[in-house]
Amino acid sequence: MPTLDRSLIAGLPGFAGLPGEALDHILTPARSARFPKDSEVFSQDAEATSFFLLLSGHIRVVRTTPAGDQVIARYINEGELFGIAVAMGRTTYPASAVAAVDCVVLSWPNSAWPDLQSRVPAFGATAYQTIGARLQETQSRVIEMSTQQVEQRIASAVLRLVSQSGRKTSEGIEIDFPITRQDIAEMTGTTLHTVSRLLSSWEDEGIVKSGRQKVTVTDPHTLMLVAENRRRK
Amino acid sequence: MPTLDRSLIAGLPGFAGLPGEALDHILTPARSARFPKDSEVFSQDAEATSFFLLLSGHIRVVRTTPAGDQVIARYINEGELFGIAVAMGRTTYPASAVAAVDCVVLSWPNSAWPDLQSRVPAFGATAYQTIGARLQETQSRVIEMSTQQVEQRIASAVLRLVSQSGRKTSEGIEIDFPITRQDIAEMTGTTLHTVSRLLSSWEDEGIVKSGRQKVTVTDPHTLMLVAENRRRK
DNA sequence: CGCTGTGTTGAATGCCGTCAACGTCGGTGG
DNA sequence: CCACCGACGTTGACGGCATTCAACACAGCG
Repeated sequence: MPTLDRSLIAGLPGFAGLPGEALDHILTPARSARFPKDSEVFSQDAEATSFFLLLSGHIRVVRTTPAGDQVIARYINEGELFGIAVAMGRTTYPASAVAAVDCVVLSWPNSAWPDLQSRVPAFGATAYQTIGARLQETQSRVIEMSTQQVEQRIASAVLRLVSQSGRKTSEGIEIDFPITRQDIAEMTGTTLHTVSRLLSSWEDEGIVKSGRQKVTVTDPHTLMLVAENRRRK
Repeated sequence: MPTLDRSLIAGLPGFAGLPGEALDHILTPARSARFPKDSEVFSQDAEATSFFLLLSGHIRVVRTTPAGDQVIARYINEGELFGIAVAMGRTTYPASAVAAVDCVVLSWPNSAWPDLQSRVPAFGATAYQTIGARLQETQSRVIEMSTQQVEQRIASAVLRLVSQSGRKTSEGIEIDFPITRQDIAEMTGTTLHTVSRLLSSWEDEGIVKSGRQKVTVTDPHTLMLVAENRRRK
């Protein structure tokens, strides 16, 4: 018997519809752990020993260059796999994972991967689809950076964040974890100064409301026009 | 018996060491085809019906935006899998693949994938590793575009091309397929004008020699310094 | 021999990064 | 409670890099 309950994962997109035994197979080698805000789940270039599933919270995946520049590769949302180096045939983690808020995480030792993959093919399929989807997203980001101006890229990034991690409030849709201007800059390949200027001007136009580590989109439609560069100035 | 000979793939990195029967399993559902220069192997957004292995030639993978901008996602080299949408759980091709020179390609119908994957796990593993490696490369490209200037990005791109597809000549190492300034611009997110200017100035400094659809690196070491922004001006 | 694709180069514009200074919030410790 | 301090945010001024616009050169091909 696994020490964890099926209900932890039974409702997740990748696991819905699996028989109870399969869920138990999956959970038996798993452990759960809590990561307080700003703690590292794993570290760039460290030997990959485990892979993970985010049960609750938000995680920031960050790559640091030899020169010390940081780039945010993505945010992980609840229910997503991450740190699946083993599924890519890698032995080290290509980035660091930092808890953006207090998080609860399931982890499996890499040694459990081959057995899991053969006994529960749906699990492997989920992992590979995750990687495939991330390749797509990353390609899209390259295209954005190649073809769009900073304002459009920032608008797209903010829209992506609210659509993936938005929480409805009385004023609009708010990104439901703390995020700084610097964070947004590291997602879009620009500087915190430019992000600050643009958020300020959007606020003047009534498109967003933003405060300390907080962004709320009040007019998603217009922001979408900004992202597509279709807004009359 | 497959209609194709084992020797076609026996020497490739992903297949070396596989027993002959496995190679036959792999080759039985495969077909080979020739694609003349500038022809499309598959088309962006088309329904994915097959996946491919490049036996000889060079293939350019291109994504086009709704606005009509083109970005070169990557070049495929001999021996690499491509168009493996099926392994990512996709039903359409996310980009187009165009023969940069006359090419010979193996193709499998997607319907052969599940059987192949279970009967020859090493084949599946190769595909997944390919996807993983491309995710890494694409991430690196995002980081380059976020943190480096155009000159460094172009230098990196040229170095990558010569290292992956270089042919030694009396003058240096030449990219062994036709490539235009426009192509390099679409790889690096810049304009053909900027690429032309930089190649000209590098030629003045004796780092490269370039002509019509041709680039030869004569001083890889200095070009590497340029890529790292370590060159004294 | 003209046409199309490719490449080169000059000049001007402008986006956005850089530098700088200041403001504000929230936590911490005396 | 209040003073302090570090993290976060804002805004102005300036300048440089790369795009944009333009014109021309050259090669290959029908």
